[in-house]
Amino acid sequence: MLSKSEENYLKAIFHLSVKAEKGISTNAIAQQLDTKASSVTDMVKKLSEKELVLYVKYQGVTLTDKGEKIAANVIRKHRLWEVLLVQKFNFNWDEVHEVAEQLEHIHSKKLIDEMDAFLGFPKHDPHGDPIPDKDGNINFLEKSLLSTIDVNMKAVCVGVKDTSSDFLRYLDKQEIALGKEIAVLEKEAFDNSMLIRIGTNEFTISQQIATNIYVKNKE
Amino acid sequence: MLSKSEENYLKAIFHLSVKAEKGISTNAIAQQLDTKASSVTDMVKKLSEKELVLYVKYQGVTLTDKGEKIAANVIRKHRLWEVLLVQKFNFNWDEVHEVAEQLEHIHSKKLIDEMDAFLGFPKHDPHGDPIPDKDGNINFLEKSLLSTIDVNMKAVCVGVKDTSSDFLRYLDKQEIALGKEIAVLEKEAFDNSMLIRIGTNEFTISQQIATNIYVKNKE
DNA sequence: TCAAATTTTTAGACTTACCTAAAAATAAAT
DNA sequence: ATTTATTTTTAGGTAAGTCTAAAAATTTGA
Repeated sequence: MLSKSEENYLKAIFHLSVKAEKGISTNAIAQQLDTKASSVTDMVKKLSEKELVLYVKYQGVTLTDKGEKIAANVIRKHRLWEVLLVQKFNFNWDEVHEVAEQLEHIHSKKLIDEMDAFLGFPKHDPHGDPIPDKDGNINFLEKSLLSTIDVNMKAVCVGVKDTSSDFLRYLDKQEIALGKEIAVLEKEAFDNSMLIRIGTNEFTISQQIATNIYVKNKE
Repeated sequence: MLSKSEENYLKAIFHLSVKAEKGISTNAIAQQLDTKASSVTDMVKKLSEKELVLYVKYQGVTLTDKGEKIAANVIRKHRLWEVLLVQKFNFNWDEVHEVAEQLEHIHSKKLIDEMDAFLGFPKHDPHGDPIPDKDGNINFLEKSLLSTIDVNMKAVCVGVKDTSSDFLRYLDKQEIALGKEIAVLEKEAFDNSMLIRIGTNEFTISQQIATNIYVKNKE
């Protein structure tokens, strides 16, 4: 059974691997986990001995199949717990992360399977991120940033990039939520702000907002 | 915030204090936690510095009010999680302990308050043990061992002493459960076995069984 | 009561997961 | 192509929580 720390390293490497081609650098992992590069080197050696990562000195790390499966399972647990907290325990989507960080390390296969069923086998967490299945398969759906949508086009909100409380509470205030249709009415070339319509509400959002909302094109 | 280990020590001392008058001995704690006396001495010193226990060398420990409140809160969490597992997640009462041992160390006041409400503010866990309230008050209900009930008297099952899987599964098999009425029909002086009736079922139980079931007298 | 048995504490060591500071390797730039 | 800058690793150290073995205190009992 892996320690909480080992699981957190695998999870971090998993997340960093989504966008990266080559091996993940020691520094990148250190930044992700808010720790020092030397600590990462130590841990990566240990994970390598356990055959959870491939590690060549000075050349970064890659998850093995075994490591990837464990990482996906930790993420599965994290996201299922988030769904439980929001749907059954009245948590807001900006309150779930910290608790889910703890809950994701509870070891009980039965617990997570039963919870999955209890929640009706959800496919996404409250932020729109896909929940890996029992075997660690994850469904990366195609999504674009709202900022890339052309004027006069419509799109549906499917996720968020930034998950900070400040940002999520801003979205709540503007009534931007998963599944909502967003129409792009105007784009301002000067600062890349855009005028959008959600339902009957029309308002302007900054580029910073638009680059943190994931959408799926209509049709 | 206390570590998992510190919380476990406080919980162990709390449980041992229920029956003890004097301070709890180092050895008793070591046995309860399956560790060594020397480790207990170390930890007890630390808890003493934090003013969670009173400790005098060679004379055992006692919880302070602060320590007792924390211990009761850990037990509260443990028992609420047990209720959730049994009532919502299809766990049997012999399967909950190990997972609850992990879950009791999750830190989130909101989580436990919401869960309490979600479960309808239960007063007892699946084994009949009382759940402490938010302030750490615990309702020790008066209960007797089934073995002490006189012939021709009736009593209601309110708890179990032994919580091993073997014992709990035996109870399931015999359909002995919390809230069931048990009539004592005969007692055998030779081996202290008793003939009992539950519903329409009549059968004999050994003294060992009878001294591990808590009951409340009818009336 | 005072020696023997038991309990408890101390002393020193180990593991995990960190850290800092310095050395080594790699990458960038003139 | 070297020098410079950056990244990564090594070396050595710390804190929490555990252990074993030996010393000290307490309890038991003849």
